[in-house]
Amino acid sequence: MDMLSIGQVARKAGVGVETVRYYEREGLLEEPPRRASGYRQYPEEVVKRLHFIKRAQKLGFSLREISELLLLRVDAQTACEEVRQRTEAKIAEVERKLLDLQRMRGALLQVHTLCVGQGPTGRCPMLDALDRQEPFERPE
Amino acid sequence: MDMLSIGQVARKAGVGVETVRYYEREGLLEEPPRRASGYRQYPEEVVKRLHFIKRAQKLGFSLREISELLLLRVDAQTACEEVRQRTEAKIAEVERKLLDLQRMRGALLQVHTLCVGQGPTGRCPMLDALDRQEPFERPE
DNA sequence: CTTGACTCTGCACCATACTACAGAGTGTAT
DNA sequence: ATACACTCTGTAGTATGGTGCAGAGTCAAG
Repeated sequence: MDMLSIGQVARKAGVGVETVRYYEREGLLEEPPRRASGYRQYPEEVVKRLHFIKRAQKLGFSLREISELLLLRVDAQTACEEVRQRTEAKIAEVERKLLDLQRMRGALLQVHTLCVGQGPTGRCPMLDALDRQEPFERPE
Repeated sequence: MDMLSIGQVARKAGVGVETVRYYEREGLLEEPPRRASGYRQYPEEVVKRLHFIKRAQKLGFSLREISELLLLRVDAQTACEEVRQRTEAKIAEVERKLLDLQRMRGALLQVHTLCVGQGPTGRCPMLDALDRQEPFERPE
């Protein structure tokens, strides 16, 4: 059998055992089958799911939002129309984040180029790229 | 004078008054000048700073990380080299986030196109784009 | 068949980021 | 000059996302 114990899953995913159980309680991972002893047995797949959760968190999604994202492919019964609408909303949100991140990168690159080329002894021209650029202010 | 009260700042930035004071305690906003009465008086600028904080939070940055980002332009004394290195680290982080968000958008778009064109009565083909795609798994 | 690592449940505790008072003082419009 | 909204400090409470036991049972190597 290619089933994993909770400890193996946690190690592979780089999270704690308690975290895996926590996600189960919160409905982010479905309840796995158990051995006679009560030990959880996971398919490899769950490791990917944990990676997904961790990486989505770093993008600013809450656990609630992440489970909504994961549900976008689980709901067999949900009307297509509804899935479509929710997917569109998520796409819009992701694209907003992409825009802001690109603005942020722009500002950081500007700070960086101001810094490079001064040599270690030169003074850094006061780096106010982030002030002037307003990377997070949409043009109104 | 074009100074704002804490309430005006909070309203303009779409946050609570308590949040503004909290950010001051946490060092994200510098202590503003006070009137004789002790009332805080803010320059307009602080509203932008609050917008920045809020939007950076949505991108998954913690308050600690956000203050590091904001410091990248304040430190007059810090060696250029150090600012350069920290800036490069932030750029790398932002680019990692950009990649993951793009992968996520790709998966969502795939779900979406599977859904569109089925009409309201058709069945949705089980949407496993997010399963098959591994949008968050880097090729190893 | 014992030893040491692992797992179980349940509950308490933690960090982060707010949010909500209480009790006292302030600003200003009528 | 009095109402009413606003602000002050300080402290306590909340939501989210974990993290850490305790006490009991399980697994597998030697």
